[in-house]
Amino acid sequence: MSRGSSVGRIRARNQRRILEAAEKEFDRHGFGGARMQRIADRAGLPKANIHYYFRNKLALYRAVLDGVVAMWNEAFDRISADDDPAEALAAYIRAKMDYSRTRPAAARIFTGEIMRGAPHLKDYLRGDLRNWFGERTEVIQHWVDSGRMDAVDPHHLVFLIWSATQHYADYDAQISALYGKAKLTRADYDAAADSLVKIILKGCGLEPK
Amino acid sequence: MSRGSSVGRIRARNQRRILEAAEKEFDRHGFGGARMQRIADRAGLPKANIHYYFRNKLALYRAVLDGVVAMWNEAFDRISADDDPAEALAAYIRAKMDYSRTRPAAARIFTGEIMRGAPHLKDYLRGDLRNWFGERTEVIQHWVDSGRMDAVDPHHLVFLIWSATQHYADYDAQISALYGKAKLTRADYDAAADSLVKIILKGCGLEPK
DNA sequence: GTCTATAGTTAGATAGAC
DNA sequence: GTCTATCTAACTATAGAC
Repeated sequence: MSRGSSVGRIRARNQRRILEAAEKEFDRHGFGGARMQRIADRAGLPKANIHYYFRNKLALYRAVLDGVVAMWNEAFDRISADDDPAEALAAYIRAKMDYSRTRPAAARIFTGEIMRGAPHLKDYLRGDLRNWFGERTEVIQHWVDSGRMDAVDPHHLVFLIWSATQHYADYDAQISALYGKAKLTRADYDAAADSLVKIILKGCGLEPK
Repeated sequence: MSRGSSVGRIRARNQRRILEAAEKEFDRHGFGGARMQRIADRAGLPKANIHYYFRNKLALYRAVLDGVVAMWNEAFDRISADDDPAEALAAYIRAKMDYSRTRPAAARIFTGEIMRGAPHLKDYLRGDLRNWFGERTEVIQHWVDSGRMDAVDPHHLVFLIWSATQHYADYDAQISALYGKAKLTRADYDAAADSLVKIILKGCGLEPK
């Protein structure tokens, strides 16, 4: 083997730096507005190196998107039929809000891709996500049918949770402007999550947890 | 006067065509990904004419954005203290949902601008929108204080309504993929609005209207 | 007011020395 | 594996005839 471990380490480190820089750039400017030069500058590497590690701009974008989707899938491993509805929904709302707080750039890149018609996420939406969506809305329907919560439409309930939590990442700039502060604090996000849990759970006929 | 009425009519018609084409293009590709040539093709005019009516790409984008903001302001003229809380909130939710259904491209352009940090909407956010936000959240607070609804945080309630309704425009592609249909119907939007009204009003301790 | 032709610039991508 | 220099394509913008 000609690849020593130190070489692999450099490769791993550079790839990570490039992906981090690319996430910021794609978040801030979108795919069309992103500049390979700025990504290189931010990563502290010459532009040609970006092309050494990633064939072209699209390949780099897809690599960033893969990371975002991996994060998304992680957040989805929740809500099972045995759970208490109020506890499960509250935990899911708080988990999604945590992503908006800790990974806002990744969350916005996902929204941006969907808004453009999801040209690079069609398979994901029709595959993994659709399976997850079908299974979890069935669980909610089961809760409804067994009288453990009000008869709300499970699909729209999931959309409500997704949109309300995602909003704090996507509309960060608007919320900050309305609050007259440069950045939201941890306490702001916690208060937002508390409000959402309170309204949504009660709206489904559940006791807040 | 050297400008006859027919000349003004051509100008108005061409500007309208360009703005319509530009809205579609900026929606689909974002500012950075938008191409003046495609806008010209869609408008049925030679590219040079686009530059005749709009100095440059940014000026065209801002003209599109102005139209979007005008639409937004219109939707804001609702909710006053004398209103019945349940009726006012339900009407506002349905009005916002109507915008997501009838002007999805405009709605997405607004989200896209906010997501990039709102570089061209800073004044609007800190001016008109902030005033509106302050006044209307005061109305909601008044409803809370007079015991007409539960003690929910008015700010987060407004964000919830904004995000939940906006979602059906921004995430149109995802929702369609999950439903396995190419396009949402009028009935889909009505069902979505009904679900939102039901959950949000009950979540605020109000009787559905 | 319209449109063809093109100028001027930028950015993605690569060749080739180290 | 790294980096400078450069190629090539694409795009915004404009000049100037009609």
